[in-house]
Amino acid sequence: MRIIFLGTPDFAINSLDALVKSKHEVVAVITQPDKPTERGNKIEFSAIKKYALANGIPLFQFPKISRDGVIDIKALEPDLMVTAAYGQILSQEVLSIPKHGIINVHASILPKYRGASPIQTAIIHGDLETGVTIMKTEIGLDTGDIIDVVKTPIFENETAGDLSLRLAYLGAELLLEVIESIENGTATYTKQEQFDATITTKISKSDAVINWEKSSREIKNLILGTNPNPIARTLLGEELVKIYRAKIAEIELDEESLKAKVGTILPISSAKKGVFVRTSDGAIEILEMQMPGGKVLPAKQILNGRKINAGDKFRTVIQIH
RNA sequence: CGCGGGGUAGAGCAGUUGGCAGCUCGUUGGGCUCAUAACCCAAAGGUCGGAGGUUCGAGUCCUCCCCCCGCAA
Repeated sequence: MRIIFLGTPDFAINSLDALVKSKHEVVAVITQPDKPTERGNKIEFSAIKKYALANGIPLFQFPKISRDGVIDIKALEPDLMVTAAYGQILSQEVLSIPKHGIINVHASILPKYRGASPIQTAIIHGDLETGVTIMKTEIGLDTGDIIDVVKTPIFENETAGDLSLRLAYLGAELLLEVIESIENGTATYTKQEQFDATITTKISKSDAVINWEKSSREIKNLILGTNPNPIARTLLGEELVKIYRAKIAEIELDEESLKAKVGTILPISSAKKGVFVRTSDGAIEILEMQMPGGKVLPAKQILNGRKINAGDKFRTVIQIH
């Protein structure tokens, strides 16, 4: 089939790659316009754009696809269009162009976690299972009829980045099966149960501020779910400290530690043993963190430099700035 | 030329008003121990990001360049 692929970040790469290597013909790739990024005024291409350029696939970047893209898309005469974390809403006019319609690869078990941050939200909520759904793309936000789903467990110490890689791979496999079924006419379409639906929005930096009053598990989930973006954060004095990775501490709290207030770096913390922080119901061990101006480091290394010390206290704040 | 922080031993950091370059971890060797990622002793390991300048003397002061990080967009 003649397929147009619409996607932007890394998550979409596996799906695009699977299509390119399949018997189908990817006649064009559509991705979000380049955005200035980083600290300079450089522009960085999206993961999908880099792939398209490297593989010589025709590339389009429409500021607003429903307004700017219709003519070009029609001219390509696609049989099918596939979206995977594209980032723009499609109008009915666009939706009706391809013969077999448009399907979307979404990283959750729909109708749970529609929207922008299904992977992060699943981890932050402490879900034990998630998956990838492939469904019809409709006007509504991830509301289309479900064609197929693949499920997978969420591991105890898995970050959103880790999980995203796995889901991208599973999604790509499922995508090929679904396209096969569409081609054969064996695909089935199941309506989503509206009352089960939940919507996720983009996780902001203020969402990623750690509240040490919460349980070890909740804090660990926030840290893992916000890695690699936007990264859990807390304040030490006036300094912004980012925490990349942590686990529930496997230690017995002594009397002194039990008395410590939440957010306190426990006295047993050392460059050899690790960094332990008091929470409302125990402690978490910080595995990777980053001080202002510094690189991301194993937490033990931070104690070597003595920028933080056992006994220091992270602030529980509702919001930073 | 958006704003700011930073480059010192393998890693993380300190280095006061310019005056013999230090700390923690790691590494190596030895000791202790039933044993150990624990503890004790010792050793190795530096062109202080690069170039130029000021000075009797620069990690430290001045100029330019390179690289890393954070924040805003």
